[in-house]
Amino acid sequence: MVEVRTGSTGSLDAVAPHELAAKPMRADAQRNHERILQAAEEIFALDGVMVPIDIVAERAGVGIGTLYRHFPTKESLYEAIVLTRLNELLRVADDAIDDAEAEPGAALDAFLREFARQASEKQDLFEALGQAGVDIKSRFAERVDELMSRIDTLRQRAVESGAIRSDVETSDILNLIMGTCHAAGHSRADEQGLQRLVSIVIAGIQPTSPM
Amino acid sequence: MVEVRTGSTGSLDAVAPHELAAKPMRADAQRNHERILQAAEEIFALDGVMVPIDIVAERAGVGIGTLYRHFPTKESLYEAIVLTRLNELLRVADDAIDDAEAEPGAALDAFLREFARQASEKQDLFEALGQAGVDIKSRFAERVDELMSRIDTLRQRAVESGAIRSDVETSDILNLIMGTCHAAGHSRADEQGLQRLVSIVIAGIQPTSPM
DNA sequence: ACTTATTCGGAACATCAGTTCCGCTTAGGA
DNA sequence: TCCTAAGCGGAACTGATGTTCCGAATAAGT
Repeated sequence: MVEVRTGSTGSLDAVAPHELAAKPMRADAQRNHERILQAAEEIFALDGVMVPIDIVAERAGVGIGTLYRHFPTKESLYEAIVLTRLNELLRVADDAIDDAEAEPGAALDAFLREFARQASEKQDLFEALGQAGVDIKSRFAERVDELMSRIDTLRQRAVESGAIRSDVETSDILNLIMGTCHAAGHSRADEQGLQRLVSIVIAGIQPTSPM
Repeated sequence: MVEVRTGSTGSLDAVAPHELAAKPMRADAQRNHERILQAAEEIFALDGVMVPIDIVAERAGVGIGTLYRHFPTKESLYEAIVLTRLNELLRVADDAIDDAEAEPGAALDAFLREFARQASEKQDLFEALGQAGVDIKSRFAERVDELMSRIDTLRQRAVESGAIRSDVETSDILNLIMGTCHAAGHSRADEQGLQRLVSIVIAGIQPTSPM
């Protein structure tokens, strides 16, 4: 018995789900799908993934049943949101890598700051990344690996140019930035406070300090 | 109608509860009280405060009812454990402050490393500190403030001796160390990896980097 | 306008964690 | 040894959250 899932093709179509479906969604369904995504984006960003699903439905102006029609599981909704965010980060990393003008140290610096800004702004993203290390089977693992490898590229270049020490691993950098976001999120730190912490981390990985 | 609570005097008696009670506890009760505390210490350290209370009871070899007789609330048990740990940290901080031999930079360095070790070893402690910034009404607030002021003393001395920059706030240091512990906890970092991260943070707050 | 496949909405169900209740057991004094 | 207040254990209750189900509502083709 094969279930034909009309509309959403599964749970990987974070973008324009109706445009590639065999049978186009009904107008109201399509509208609701978007509303749910937007509501989830806002709420997950602010409160993290722990928020009850009803809250999302309410904010989207939609019944719970409707939400579940579009996303068969809370996790599937979570995935849709976070994958979008990871893709955004990947784009930022790619831009940093492709920018031939920038010098390696500055490129890494700028990327890390943007990374920190996004991770601290989107609670959900932060949580996803924070647990990526543990939960290998996570649906995000692949994208996170891609992201890591981009960051590693930036790091290597920075090392070669002498901007940062060579004994610092990419995972160290990631951990420190993520940790910084965590701390900044839990105290009432603002954007400025966060960037100050990031500055300290960046200073910490530079070669100057004679140890 | 006044309820007379026999046995536990409330929920602040983290140490030797039976020794100051009006009527001494029955031998089995006293034994169970200690078992529960120890079980909670072990389990909270490993898995954090999210573990179901039944697990603690099971590990203590005690029924749920018994656990609740000794600690009227999950939170009260949590508090008992964390207060003990905070006191331990306070002692470490005091030792660092009182040690007239040590030079200020080294004293701060050593304390931060010990602090990181303990926070990353005891999941519960870490969680308590991590949220201390938010939850002002927390039962821990007072002790955390004390701890903060000790750390501030260490920091000031280090600044005066030129070991660290003067524009770094105590809360920055705390946030960075806590964040580091968080990250180290979520990846499979070992003690050594953690200390490497702490080293980076410490390097980051030193005055050397010309910025 | 009529029809029907699709979608909606939210009551109802399942699960899980914290807490209460109360009959049974037992330490420890008489 | 016997008695009883103190303590024990765990079934049952409470409330929160994820998920299912199905009758009502409706988009869109004829």
